Amino acid sequence: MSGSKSTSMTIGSLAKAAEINVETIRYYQRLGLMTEPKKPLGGIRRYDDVALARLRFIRRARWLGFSLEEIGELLKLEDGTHCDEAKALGERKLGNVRDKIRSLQQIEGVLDQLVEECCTQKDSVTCPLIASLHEGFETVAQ
Amino acid sequence: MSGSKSTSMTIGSLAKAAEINVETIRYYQRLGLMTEPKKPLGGIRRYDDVALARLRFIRRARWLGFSLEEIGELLKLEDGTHCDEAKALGERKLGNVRDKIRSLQQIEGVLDQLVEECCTQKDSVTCPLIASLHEGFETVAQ
DNA sequence: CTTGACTCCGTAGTCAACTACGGAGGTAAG
DNA sequence: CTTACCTCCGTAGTTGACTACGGAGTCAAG
Ligand SMILES: [Zn+2]
Ligand SMILES: [Zn+2]
Ligand SMILES: [Zn+2]
Ligand SMILES: [Zn+2]
Repeated sequence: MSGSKSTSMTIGSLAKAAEINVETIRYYQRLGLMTEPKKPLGGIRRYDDVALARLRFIRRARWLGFSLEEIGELLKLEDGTHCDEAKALGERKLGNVRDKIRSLQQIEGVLDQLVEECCTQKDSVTCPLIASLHEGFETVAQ
Repeated sequence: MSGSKSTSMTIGSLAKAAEINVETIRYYQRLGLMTEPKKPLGGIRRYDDVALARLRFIRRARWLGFSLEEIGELLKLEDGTHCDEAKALGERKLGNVRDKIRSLQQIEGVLDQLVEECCTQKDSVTCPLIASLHEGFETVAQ
């Protein structure tokens, strides 16, 4: 994982190195997230590990839940002179993520209880899980 | 939160009550997530608060990241005819939810650290948040 | 050289989840 | 009754993030 990739890759090997589809790279180029290296007349474009780093950056940011548009903003902040703006973006995302976690934990509690209660009364006509689904979610979903 | 909504709404007032677009309700009906009440000959359909509860559930579950298909499965638990299947489904969903929570908590940790580190070195040329987006992906996302 | 894999490029398709449109008919306030 | 707004219904458009296709050109092994 430490060997440096050749500093001159075709789009294909770049894609493989970044574990991203070739078409996706071209798509990012169209969006302006990646720059297209100049093409030698009647030749093939070559990519270096700066391009690879950028792709990995995008991949990681996507994983963190940033949209491609937001990633574009982040990449514009790369010069490091807009620390406050970068921080604001990060904080906004962090807020989103925490909201989602809280909600999921609520649901987890309800589902857990439902599964626990299910099939405890073998003879009853109605499944307790299903029965409590009706009120159970009511109490959770505001 | 205890006053009962009128038990007879038009699709428009239902939409307003659920804070969902009318077209979206009709879309859910097409997908089978909502049933269309019978239409009195040459009249207009009426909806009750069961429909409203269902819409609110869908809305919340959507916000939590469940797909409409998954929501369909959750809602099918309501038929109450297959206790074992209900339990299995509940357990599967619970697993999904826990996976999502774990994943989001990982993201939370990374984002939190990034935001924390950001702007700590006022003089440094590069913002640590941006810098760390450049590495470390593999260490967190397997 | 030839062959086969790869690149280039533009356009078009996919997928989920909506969202909009348009025209005919229903409904209720004044 | 009129008028404005609503419902109905089918179809079509949008968004975000890809993914595929097709035909011409390029490169590298044999
Ligand atoms: Zn600035
Ligand atoms: Zn049960
Ligand atoms: Zn069965
Ligand atoms: Zn910073």
